[in-house]
Amino acid sequence: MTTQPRIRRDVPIPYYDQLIQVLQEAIGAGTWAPNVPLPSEHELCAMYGVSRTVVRQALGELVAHGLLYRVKGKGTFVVPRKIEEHFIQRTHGFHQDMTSQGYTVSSRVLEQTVVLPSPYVRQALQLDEHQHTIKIDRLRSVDGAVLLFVQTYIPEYLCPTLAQADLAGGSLYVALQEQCGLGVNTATRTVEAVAARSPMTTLLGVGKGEPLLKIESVGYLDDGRPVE
Amino acid sequence: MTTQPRIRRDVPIPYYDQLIQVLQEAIGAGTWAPNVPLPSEHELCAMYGVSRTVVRQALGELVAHGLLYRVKGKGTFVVPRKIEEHFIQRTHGFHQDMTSQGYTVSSRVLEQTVVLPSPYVRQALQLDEHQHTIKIDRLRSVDGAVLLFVQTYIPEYLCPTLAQADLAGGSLYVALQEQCGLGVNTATRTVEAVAARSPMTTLLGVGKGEPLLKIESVGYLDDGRPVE
DNA sequence: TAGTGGTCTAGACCACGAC
DNA sequence: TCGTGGTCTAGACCACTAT
Repeated sequence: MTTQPRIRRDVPIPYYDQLIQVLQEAIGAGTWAPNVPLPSEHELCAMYGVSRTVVRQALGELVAHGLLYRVKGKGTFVVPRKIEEHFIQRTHGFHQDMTSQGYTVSSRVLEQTVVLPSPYVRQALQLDEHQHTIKIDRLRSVDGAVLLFVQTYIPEYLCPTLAQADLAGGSLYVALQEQCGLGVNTATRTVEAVAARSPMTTLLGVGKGEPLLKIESVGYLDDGRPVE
Repeated sequence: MTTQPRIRRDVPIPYYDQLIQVLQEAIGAGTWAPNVPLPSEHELCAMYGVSRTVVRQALGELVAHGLLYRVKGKGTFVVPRKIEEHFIQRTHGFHQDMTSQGYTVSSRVLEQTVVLPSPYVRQALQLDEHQHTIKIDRLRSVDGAVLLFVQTYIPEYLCPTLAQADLAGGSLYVALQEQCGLGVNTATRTVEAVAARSPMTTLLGVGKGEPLLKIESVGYLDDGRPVE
C-alpha cells in the first residue's frame, strides 16, 4: 500500500483531527516501536495526502498529550509507556482500566463542593445563572505516582447526593451509577485547536443526554514516564 | 503610528516568540480592556509585518496560557483577571508577587522526597546517573483557589537540607536562600514550540549557574478566571 | 551532503456572528 | 453582506543530526 486514503474530505471533521485519530490508533496498535522514528512529516504528508500544516498540527497534539516526542534533526518518536496510553486515548473508565491491569489506583479529593459555575462551565453545561454544580477536584494516582489532575463539574440537580459521596478509593462513574442511576453514554472533546490542548476538556453525556464537564490534565511525570 | 517594527529580523528569536513578548507586555499594560476585541489577526499581521501563521501561533500560546480567549466570528479577547496575569508572565516570585498584592497564598505540599530523577529531568539538570534530586510537588493556592500545580526538581547536593524544609506557608526561593545561600539568577524556558506549552517548563539558575527544574501547569480555573 | 523537524510566507476557502 | 477566527495548501529557508 502506498497511499492510505484514510482522511475523508466529505465529512465536516478537520483533517488534523482525523489524522490524530488515525495516528492514535496506529500508536495504540504498536505500529511503531517506542524510540524508533515514525515516518517523517514529509512522508506522512504523502501517505495521507495532506499538507504539512495538517501533519504538524496532528503531531503537535500527540506530543502535547504525551504520546509522541520530537527531536530536531532526528525525527518523531513514540514515547515508551506502560500505563498512559491506555487512558490517554479513553475518555472515561480510568479506574476500571487501571485496576484491571493490576495497578493500584487512588484519588486524593482536593475539593468537593457545590458552587455556582463560572461562565465558561455554565455555558458548556447549558445551565442558567441560578443553577449550581458539584465541583470535584481530584488528584489521581497510580501506584503512588500522580498521573492526573482532574476537575469535574456536574449539574447539582442531576445527582444531589454526589456532593457527599466518598470518591477517594473508587470511580466517579460507579458513584454516579449507584447513587443516581446515571450512566455515561456519550463523550465529546471540546478542546480548542492549534496550541495547547492539555488541559483536555471533555463533555460527557450522562442519563438522557445531560452533560458533565471534565477537565483533565495529564500527569507531569517526567516527560510521560511513570516514576520509578 | 501605523506600523510597529517591534519584530526584529536580525536576532535568532522566532517571530512568534517576540510577538508573544510584545503582546504580553501590552496586555499587562492594559492596552486592551478585558472582553473587548483585540485587533483582528489580519490587522496584527499588518501591524507587526508578519504572516498570519506567526500571529496565530503567538495568539494560540497566549490563549493556552490563559491570557486571551477566542470566539469564532467575533474576535480575540483579553481574559478578565485579577491575579493570574501577574504570575503567568513571571518565572519566579509567585509568593512575593501575590502577597504584595494582598492575596493569601498557600502551598499544599503533595510530595517532598529525594529521588533518582528520570532521564528527562536528569538531562535537563545535567546530572549523572547516580546523583539524586529533591522532588517537590506542590499545589499552590491563592485565596483558597488552586492556581498552580508545580513540580520542582533540584540537585540534592546543592541543598541537602531542603528535603526537610517546611514549604507550606512560604516561598521555595526564600528557603533556598536561607538554608543554602542560593539565589535564583537566571531563567530559561525550555518548552517546545507549536502546540501545547502548558505544562510550562523552566530552568532556573541558582548559585553559580547550577540549574533547578520547575514544571508548572497553570491552574484550571474555569477558563482562567479565579473562582468566585 | 542529505534528511529531519522548526519557522515562515502568501495566499485560499469555510462557518460563524453581527448588521 | 462583511469581518472574524478556523482550516488548509504549496511552497520556502533554517539549524540540527547523521553519514
